[in-house]
Amino acid sequence: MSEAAAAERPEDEDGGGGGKVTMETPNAPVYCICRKPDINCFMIGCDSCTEWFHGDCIGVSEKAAKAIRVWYCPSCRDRDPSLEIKYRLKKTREKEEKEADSERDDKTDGDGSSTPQLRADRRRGSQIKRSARMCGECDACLRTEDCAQCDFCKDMKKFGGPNKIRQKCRLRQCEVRARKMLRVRDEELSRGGARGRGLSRRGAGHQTEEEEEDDEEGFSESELELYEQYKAAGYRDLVWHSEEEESESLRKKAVKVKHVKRREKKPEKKKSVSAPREEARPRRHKVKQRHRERVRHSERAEGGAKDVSGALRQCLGPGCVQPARTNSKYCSEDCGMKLAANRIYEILPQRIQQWQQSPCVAEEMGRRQLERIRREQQAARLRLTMMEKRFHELEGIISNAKMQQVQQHEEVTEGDGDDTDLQIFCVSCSHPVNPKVALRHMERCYAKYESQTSFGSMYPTRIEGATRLFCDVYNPQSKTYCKRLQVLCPEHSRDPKVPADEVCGCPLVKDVFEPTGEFCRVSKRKCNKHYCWEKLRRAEVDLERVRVWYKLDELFEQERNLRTAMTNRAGLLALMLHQTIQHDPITTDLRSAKDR
DNA sequence: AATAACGATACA
DNA sequence: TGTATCGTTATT
Repeated sequence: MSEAAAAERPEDEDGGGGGKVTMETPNAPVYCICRKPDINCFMIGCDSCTEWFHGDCIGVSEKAAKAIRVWYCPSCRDRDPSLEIKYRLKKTREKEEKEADSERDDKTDGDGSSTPQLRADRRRGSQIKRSARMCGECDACLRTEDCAQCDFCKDMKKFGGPNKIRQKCRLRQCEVRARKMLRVRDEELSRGGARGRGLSRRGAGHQTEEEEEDDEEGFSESELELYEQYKAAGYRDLVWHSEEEESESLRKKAVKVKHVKRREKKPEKKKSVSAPREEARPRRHKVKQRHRERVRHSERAEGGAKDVSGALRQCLGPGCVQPARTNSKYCSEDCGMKLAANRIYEILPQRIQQWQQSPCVAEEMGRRQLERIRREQQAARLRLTMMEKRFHELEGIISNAKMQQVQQHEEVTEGDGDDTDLQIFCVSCSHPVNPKVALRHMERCYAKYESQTSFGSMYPTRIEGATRLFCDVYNPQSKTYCKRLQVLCPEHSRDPKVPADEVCGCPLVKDVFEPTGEFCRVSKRKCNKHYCWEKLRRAEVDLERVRVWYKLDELFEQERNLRTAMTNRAGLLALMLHQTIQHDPITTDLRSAKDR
């Protein structure tokens, strides 16, 4: 029997069976004893003449019809009294009859003889029903198979979709009653070889059934083929590929979970219609959903081996049929590793190929940087050796100078020449001092203040092959090592006491820079002109040495970073995580011409 | 207005 | 209990 569902279409209130003169679809076929079109009310079909009847016209309510298995219209029964209306048996019957009774009471349609009836539409296959959205007669309604290609099909679970749209296959959307937007879309027709004629015309505007000349086949050849393939192979093989297998199954699961969740919510919702939860709903719909999705995801990822329905989850290892361990997607470490390995085997070659398709700009830049760093390192090393040489030279000069003899007269003549009325102020203590002793004073004054502060680091200096650079005296209180130049640290090294007979020994120069080969031969204690000259000259050299070491250190770090970057580039992890996309260089290179 | 999403429900 | 697909609502 083909039972016709009731159709209280919201947009047409006229649900009554009789007296419905309808303006819609003027060319629509007419049915029933009333010879009026189908107006979306409940209809029932005769299993003999196959004609359709309005439930109201022949006094069969929709609910009552449920109990009927075979139904014949009054005229057929008149013609052939042997035709007998048959009812369903079993438990449903009782219930349904009760319902039918109550409905009869409601409708004051007391005629119990016109029991509900149904019919099988033999011409068309008995499954085709009429409903609010199905005329039951058009090609689309007659179609029983999904095309597997339209967006609605792709949304379906059986085609691996997320089941979000939940609409009938576009090719099965009734050409008359389904909402237009759900029917086949024009663009899709012109694409992919789907037949364009009837459908694109249909899209053009208002349609009547007349307009739908029967077009032999709703599917294109390719569609049919695909569908056959799908049926033969089992859609799994057709749609899924090994790499997607996992995500695919997860997607399926997601749907499952969703259903369960909904079901959980249902009773609660029914009980408290105006629960406060409901009020916050509108605007945040999407956000909430996203959130839920995330939660779902994490449930899947971290949750136990059972899915929400309580079933054991299958291990995702390749070919493995064991249940997964709790808190894992796999039954064993081995399966996880196998899947991971498979993934690598599958993805990596492709990524490598992608990678090799274009030259690596970063690599090129890195190489250039590295060259630059090498050059600078070389220069720094050269400078360092030079400074070491200077260092030794200086030590040589100093020891040489020590051997000079003190010359009494020079000391006297020099010391007397200065006038005494001139005064300068100490830079540290700002006391006025005699220029003769100013240098000595300022040096000592500075040392006094300087030694009051510490200048340390947590770590001792470790420079191989370098002598006498940093003071490096450990301060147990602050647990630091002094980082002043050793020769300049008044805090930790006192100027040695000068013996009475020591000569100044400062190399004398002409025009500031030109060494004369002569040495100052004044007694060291009394020479005000070259006070602490060794210290200052040593400091000069040492400071430069330190600078070069710093420079080398910096360059070394740069090199290390660069090398790390270069080694990691296009490594396994990087290739698995990222991919190189070849953009059109003309349209996508946003750098200005000069930057290129 | 079209589209996407989804609760809801009939039915298997 | 799951599937198909409807009508409604949110979003674009």
